[in-house]
Amino acid sequence: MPTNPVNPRRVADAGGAGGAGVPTSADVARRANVSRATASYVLNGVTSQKISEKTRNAVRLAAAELGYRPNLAAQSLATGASKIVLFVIPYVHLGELATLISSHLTARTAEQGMTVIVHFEGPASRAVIDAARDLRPRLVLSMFSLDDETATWLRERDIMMTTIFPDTGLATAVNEPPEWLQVEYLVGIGHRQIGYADTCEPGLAMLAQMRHRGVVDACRARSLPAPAYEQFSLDGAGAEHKVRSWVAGGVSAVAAYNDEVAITVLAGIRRAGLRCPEDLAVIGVDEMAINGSMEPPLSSIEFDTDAIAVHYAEVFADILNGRETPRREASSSRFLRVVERESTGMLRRHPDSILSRSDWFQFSKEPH
Amino acid sequence: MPTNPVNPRRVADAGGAGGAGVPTSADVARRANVSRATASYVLNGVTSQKISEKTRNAVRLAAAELGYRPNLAAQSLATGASKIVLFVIPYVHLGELATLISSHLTARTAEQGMTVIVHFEGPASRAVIDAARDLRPRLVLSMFSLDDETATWLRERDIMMTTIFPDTGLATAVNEPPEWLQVEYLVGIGHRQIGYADTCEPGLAMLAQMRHRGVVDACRARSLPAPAYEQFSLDGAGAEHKVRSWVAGGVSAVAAYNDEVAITVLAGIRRAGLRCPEDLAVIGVDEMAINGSMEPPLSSIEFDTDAIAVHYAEVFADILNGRETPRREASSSRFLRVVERESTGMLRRHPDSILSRSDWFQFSKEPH
DNA sequence: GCGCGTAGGTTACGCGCGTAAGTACTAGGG
DNA sequence: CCCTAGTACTTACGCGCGTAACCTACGCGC
Repeated sequence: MPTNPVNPRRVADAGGAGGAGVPTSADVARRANVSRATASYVLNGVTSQKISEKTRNAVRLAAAELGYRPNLAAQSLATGASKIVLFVIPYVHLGELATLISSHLTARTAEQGMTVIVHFEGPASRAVIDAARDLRPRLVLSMFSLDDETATWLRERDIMMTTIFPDTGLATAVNEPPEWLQVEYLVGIGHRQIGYADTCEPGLAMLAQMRHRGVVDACRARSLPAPAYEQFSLDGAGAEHKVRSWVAGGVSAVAAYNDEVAITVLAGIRRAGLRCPEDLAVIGVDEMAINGSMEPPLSSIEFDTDAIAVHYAEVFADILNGRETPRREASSSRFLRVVERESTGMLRRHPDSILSRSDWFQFSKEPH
Repeated sequence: MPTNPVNPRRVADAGGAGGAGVPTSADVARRANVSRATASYVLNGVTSQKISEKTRNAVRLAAAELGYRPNLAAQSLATGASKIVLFVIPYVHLGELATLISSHLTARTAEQGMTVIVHFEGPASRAVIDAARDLRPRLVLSMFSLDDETATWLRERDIMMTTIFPDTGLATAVNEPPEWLQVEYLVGIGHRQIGYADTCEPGLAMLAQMRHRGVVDACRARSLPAPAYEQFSLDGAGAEHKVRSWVAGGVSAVAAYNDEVAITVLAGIRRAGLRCPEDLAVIGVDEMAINGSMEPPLSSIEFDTDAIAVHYAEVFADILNGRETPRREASSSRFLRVVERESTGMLRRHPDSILSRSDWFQFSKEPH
């Protein structure tokens, strides 16, 4: 074994019965009595190269016995594009959504042989290009659409892009968005005049606009009057007044951008001396853990982050295997769920409403 | 220029006035009219190799003009250990803390030439070893102490470890922990009998125990009676009863594990027909955005995540430069801040209390 | 007996980089 | 004039891997 004078990485391992460093494909090849090339072909499942089933098994066995894993850096260097998925998370207040998706995605893509690397954008810098240059991902997954410069840069280098909440088109997972489910649910329990409580965090403007548009569309689809619109700041300033004017205008239920905004609305209702849900029902999005401790307990839309992760893991696998990502059509029924609590009453139900379509959401007063 | 038949990475760039692919150190060397080795020595600031200042400048200029960045994979491959820091985030409910630290850390370490890669542990698997094997980080940063198997594996491979909330020792940033500040603050505004409201999420058990111990120690240090202890589940079950028994036992203020637990306590107070802060004051940890919308608005301890990131970026830089991480002593005064709201009254103050030490925290009814 | 396709491999090369070892050129002492 | 001792570079090699291109036996038709 020719030792490398420059890079004495392979630990001496004197006495250690453990691992003798990290095994390489050369180790696998040696153990299987084949050349490194053969081992490489087998390990990558290359079919253009003829290799007997016997040899293939020998290599696979050796790899398993050694616990071989390809060196990502070397792979990346050799092919020019690794098995890395770069997950870009913007510097905005997204609650636990991004975190949960990341966790599940890491676990699920590991099964597919891909590696997810999460890149958090900083408060000022949006160094996605730098990260992509460092890591050579095969694909970049982002929460929102990337800016033009980044998108162009990635496209020029044949790095694919996917977006969880695209600002256009329907080609991704969450294409029947949560606000739509909010409206359907509120209509289902008898509401006709709906308000939309928006966030006023600047970083969320794009997503918030989409949600608002979604509420407008959903109301139109149900032939309801257009939703009343208000922005709420999370410190609660002005909430009381906005709530009061809504109720005065006949609004009976509010779909909020997320649970935090919904909680602000609840505070406004309390301070206005009104009652929830009798005077104004409220439903949020995100299903925060404390929703059950609100006054009254807050209804919400929950994301099934593991199902989302599974979905994207499949998409990644398609890409990895060269299948041109067959637009696995994914209805959000798999990803969303209504969690019903007192803030929306749990009262009168229309039998012909969406509520009877049990495939769209399960009910549960207590999540889990 | 010898083209690579295997790996036609270098885009043809026909017509594009842009970048001609990603520049390599060879491009830099060519442009500076030196060999690649010379360029490499200059770019890495190697001093053992004599190179004239003139040449050094030429190389640096060329690198700047081309916007050169070393290929992380190649660097990792050549040296056996990259400039990567692996930040491990466990699958537990940590609020936004981990996310915020990650964002700032990404930005701050970029300034130091290191790359932070965030690894989210899955719900079942704790694949830190796999991630480390893939990425060959020079250092692993974790929220909590790593399990023995992982720690051993990393140690064997000379990968350093640092922990944000260590379960032992004081050698890291947040060594004067938030619970201590909670107690000092509550004592400062006149409380003597303190309760500790713990979480009951299993994944947080270790951190929660540390916090509890911290509260006990802080009370002892102030010669107060030992804190009363209760666990709260976030759905609010049983909160009312626990709060009542506290008040009956003379407890006048509660330090909660975090804001979510604190909110549960607030709900319990309301449902018990008691008043906050008159009957029971409450302070949390984390400074969630909605704290201002609680009933009453919730006091909290806020982490300065950017300061934490700056701290660790410095530690990383020390490691990168071979300085044996000189245990930069870091008092948490730099990392924590009390946010005071109605849930702790903002009433009577002892002039000799911690409150007068303005370097420890700033007051603000409204954050930002 | 010879060409020839094919199954089942192996050898050779480069990805971009760090770095040990070698080389050329200059200054200075004998 | 030669022999060191620097100085300022360059050449050569390998990290682990993917893969094109090249070998070698073997069966088969002519």
